[in-house]
This record gives sequence, C-alpha cells and structure tokens, in this order.
Amino acid sequence: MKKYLEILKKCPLFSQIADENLLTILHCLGARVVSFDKKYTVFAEGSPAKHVGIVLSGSVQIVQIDYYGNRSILTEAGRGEVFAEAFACAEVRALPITAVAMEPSEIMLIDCDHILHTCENHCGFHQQLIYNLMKDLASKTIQFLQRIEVTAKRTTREKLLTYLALQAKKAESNEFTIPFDRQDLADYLEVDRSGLSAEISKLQKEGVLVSQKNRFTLL
Amino acid sequence: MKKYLEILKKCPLFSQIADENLLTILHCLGARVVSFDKKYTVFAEGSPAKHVGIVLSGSVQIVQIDYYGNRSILTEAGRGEVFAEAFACAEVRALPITAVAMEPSEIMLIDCDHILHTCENHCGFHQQLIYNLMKDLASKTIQFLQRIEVTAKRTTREKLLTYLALQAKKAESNEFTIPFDRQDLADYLEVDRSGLSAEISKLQKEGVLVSQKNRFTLL
DNA sequence: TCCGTTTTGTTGAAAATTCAACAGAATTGT
DNA sequence: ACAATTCTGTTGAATTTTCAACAAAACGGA
Repeated sequence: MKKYLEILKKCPLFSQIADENLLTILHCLGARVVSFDKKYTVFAEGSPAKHVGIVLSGSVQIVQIDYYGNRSILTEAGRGEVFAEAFACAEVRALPITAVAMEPSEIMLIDCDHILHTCENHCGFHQQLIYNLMKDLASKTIQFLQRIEVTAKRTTREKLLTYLALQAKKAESNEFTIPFDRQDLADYLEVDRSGLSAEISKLQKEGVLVSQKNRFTLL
Repeated sequence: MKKYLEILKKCPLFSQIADENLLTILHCLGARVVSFDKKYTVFAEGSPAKHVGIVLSGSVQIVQIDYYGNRSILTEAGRGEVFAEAFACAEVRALPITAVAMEPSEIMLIDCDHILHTCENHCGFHQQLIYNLMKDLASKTIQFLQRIEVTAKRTTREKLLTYLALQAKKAESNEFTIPFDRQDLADYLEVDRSGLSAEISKLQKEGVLVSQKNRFTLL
C-alpha cells in the first residue's frame, strides 16, 4: 500500500488525516487494490453497491446505458478521485450505473460499511471519514449541477460552448485538453456525434476556437 | 417551534434523533422559521450559500436561470424535505441556483456552520447530524441521476414517458399527480412547452395515457 | 358574477437534430 | 512496417424541436 500514499494524501476521502495514520486506516477499512485493463468494467450495472472506488492510476468513466443501448457519460474520475460513493452511502441495492476503466488503471476498493460503521478495533477515524464523505458528496452534487447546466442547453452549439467555457474556467486558461474523444464528448453532452463534429468544424471556420483532437483553444 | 415537531421528525436531517432532544438541538443550531408567499424567493442566485432550508409547509422549486433567461427546474422540495444543503456543505461562495416558494410556505433556515461545527454548548448531536447530512446528500445525488436519465433522452416523447414511468414507480400506482404545471414540466424536462402539450395530446389520442391537468394515468 | 390574468392546446413555418453511410486519418498491435 | 481497427469529419434526407401567434379554458380577485 505504501506506494499509493502520495496519491491517497490528495484524495478528498482522506483529507485531514495525518500521513502516519493512513496505512493503519487503510488496513482497518480492508482496502484492497485491483488493476483493470483499458475498457474493462470496474463496477457493473445491477451489481451490489457495496464498494467505494478510488482511482490510484488511470481513470474511469461512470456511464449509464438505457433500455435501447444509448450511452450517457455521467462523469469521469481521474487520479485521486472517489467514485460510486453515492450508491454505497445511500444503500441502494443495485448499481444503476457502470464504471469503466478508460486506460489501464489501479483502483482501490473499500467496503462502504467499513467507512460508515465503527470497526472492531474502534479506530477513531470514522467520524472524520464520514465528514470527508459528506464534503465529497456535496461537491459531487455541484458537479452534477454543472453537467445539468450544460445539457439543459437546447442546441449542440450551446452545449458545446457552455461545456468548453466551464473547462477553460477549470483550467484557468483558454487552452486546455478534455478527457473525452468525440464520441465520449457527444455522450456527455447528450448529442449526436456527427452533429458534434460538424459543429466543431463550423466553430473553427468561424474563428471561435481551435481544436486538435481533444485539445481546445478558445479565441 | 413545537408545532413543527411532527414534520421535523420526518425530516432526514433529524433521523435517529430522539423527539425529546429535537427542540434543544433546534435551539442549539439557531434554527428559525420564515414564511414566504407564493412565488417569493427563498434563496436568490448569487447570495451567500450559508443556510440549509427545510420545508415545513408548502413547497419550493430549485431553479437555474441561464444567461439568456431560460429557466431550468432542478428539483422540487415538498414538506419535510431539505434543500440547498449541497451548496452550504461544499462551502461555495455564491449560490448558483434560486429557490422559489410554489405556494405560501414556511421554511426553516439553519446556518450550515452550526451543523458542521461544534457549538459552544458542546451538544453531542453534531456527529449524527453530519451522518444524516451525508445520507441525505447521497440520496440527492441519486435523485439528480434520475433526472439526468430522463433529460438524456433525445425526444420530448421519450423524456415525458421516462419521467412518467419514474413517477408511477414512486407512487406505486399507474395513477398519480405530478408537482408541475405544463410550463414547469417543460422546464424540468428541458423541452418546449407547446411541443410538450402537443405530445401529451398525441399520447392521449393513442391511448397510452390519460391526463387531466397534473393528474396522469398510464394505460 | 364578472373581468382580467394565467394556463393550456393547436397550428404552421423555420431551425436543428438525428440517422445512416462513407472515406480519409489516426491509432494499435503484431 | 503493415494490416486491421478505431476515430473523425462530411453529407443529405428524414425526423423532431423550437418559435411565434392565437384562441379557448381555467383561475383568482373584486
């Protein structure tokens, strides 16, 4: 576990927890690390929502696939980020989403019960963990809100520009890369891929932005 | 405060808290009750996100209004429900949303700092409140996810049917009322109102459902 | 009850999206 | 370096949405 300490220290779930206690806590929580190849499923829809995931390396996408097979990308979690926590915390029976590794990834899995309920050793960190989980869930709610702000727009152009503006703000620069290829971006914005490609071309011709693959510059 | 106890006992923020302690806690939290007439603003976009709201009577809508004045309804909170907690918990400076009373409503306001941080009296309920807040935020995340599942659909018809199916499931009946008029429903589904009206008419003619105002029956 | 306001349903035209198909570019694995 | 696969941009047709305008219905207050 030692080699993961650096990244775990940046994980919101463990904020305010002294480095020297981290290993103990991980042991107490029964944390384990699993590796996934690119495109492999970390959590499958319908399976029990027991575990919280933490991205140690690589990245995962949280996707929802409807009755007709249409894919919707809900979020993307990179190094140090927690995912699937809401389902475990809310004690839903079956996961309504799927988590897929986007690259070869190492994922730390923690049984959420171990976080929420005191362990046999009565280690005193549960309160802090619950507080951290609460903070994390609050910021996830706000993330979803931003996504809704984007997808609430009615046209592909508006959705795209709203999304890119948010990314530029996040990167604090007019030049930034996004974690999506064209199909992914379309599935995140809830629009047609070919229409999205066309819109990006159009915006480039109009001189609004420059795009090379997943790197964008707003002009 | 006494007259609100019945409804507060059903509020997720106070679950697992003994009735006899509730009044003490409310006092410790500095809870106060404010009345709002129909259509009045409970929280305005841009104002500080300090308070958590609890609906004691009436109901509120959480709405987002974009640069062009397009309204998007994010959620609706009825009696006993908590709202705006995510912004206070995540310590965002300014509220990105507006909360509006839908009917004459009594709202309990609690400064979120008082929930998250121990008070002078060191009353021992903060841990339980934080735990409750965490549970509440987890279920709010899942609520948002369902909304995304609805609005991710590409056509008015699909959005409407997905929404109505969820409502039927929630009501455990094919007959149910929704908390929206036509314009509100359109602003929730992110579609055009007139198109929505047309689609409802069409579905009635096809014998898929019956609608009288905001009461629906799925056939 | 009457009047003014709000809500709802309808319509047709304009605009935008989706869909399917394809070809070139880029990437991956061997 | 090569072949196979995946990704991307383009196109045109069909579908759907949006927009604006209007009239009937429902509602609320005096």
